[in-house]
Amino acid sequence: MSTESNAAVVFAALGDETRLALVKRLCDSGPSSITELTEGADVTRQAITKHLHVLEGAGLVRGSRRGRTTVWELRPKRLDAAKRALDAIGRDWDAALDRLRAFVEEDR
Amino acid sequence: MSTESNAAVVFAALGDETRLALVKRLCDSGPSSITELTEGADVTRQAITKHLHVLEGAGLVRGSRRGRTTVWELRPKRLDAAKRALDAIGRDWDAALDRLRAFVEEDR
DNA sequence: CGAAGATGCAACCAGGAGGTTGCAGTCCGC
DNA sequence: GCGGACTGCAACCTCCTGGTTGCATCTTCG
Repeated sequence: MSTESNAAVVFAALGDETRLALVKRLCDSGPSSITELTEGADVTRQAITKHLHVLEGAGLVRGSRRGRTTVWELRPKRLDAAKRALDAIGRDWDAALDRLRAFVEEDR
Repeated sequence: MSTESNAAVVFAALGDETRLALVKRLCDSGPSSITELTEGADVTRQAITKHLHVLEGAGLVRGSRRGRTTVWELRPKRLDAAKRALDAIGRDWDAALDRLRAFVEEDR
């Protein structure tokens, strides 16, 4: 709960090809083990593990041990919060664009 | 045009407190010079310059020399493209959540 | 129990990111 | 023309990040 609420942390977590691919993979395939997630990736299992921990630090995924495997899955609430943060920024940008547009209109 | 279209690059560019603050600042204050953007920040002008270049590399801002100052501003088209990319990911997540929800419903 | 499967942990490494400092270059205004 | 204002460039430094390797740990199953 420390850094999870920070937008920059979420963006930073998504700002990596491998992690973005992991998120997409978890979207498509649902909860998966590390070895499953490693298959197809061009990096080591350990690298995948580290990336998962980064995503976990941003609150985007969560891993839970089940037997001898650890199953990783997306976190709905966190994902939604992140999406709303993105939308908020999008709205800010839109507002800025509107202001710029109005400024240009008025200027000519 | 090389790396600009990449979503990870955009996220990475936004995944830094200082740069996020710069974007917000450019939203609020509109086009600004480097010295203006440096005021209030707790880092050097050079650091700000570097961050601006990173944002520029992601296609989010653009700087143009005007007299002895360089004015930096947001790039509408790029901003919109980035927003659409974010929305797309949001939709993917929503779809995943729906699937998960359906799975849970069906499971009980 | 014993071996194979699936992870976790720790040490280590190269490279890049974020920051600073110093100095050169370009413009504006007096 | 000159000094000050505003940047650009480049060298450096430190720390974090992405990756790897080797080994220990814990489960499952025959």
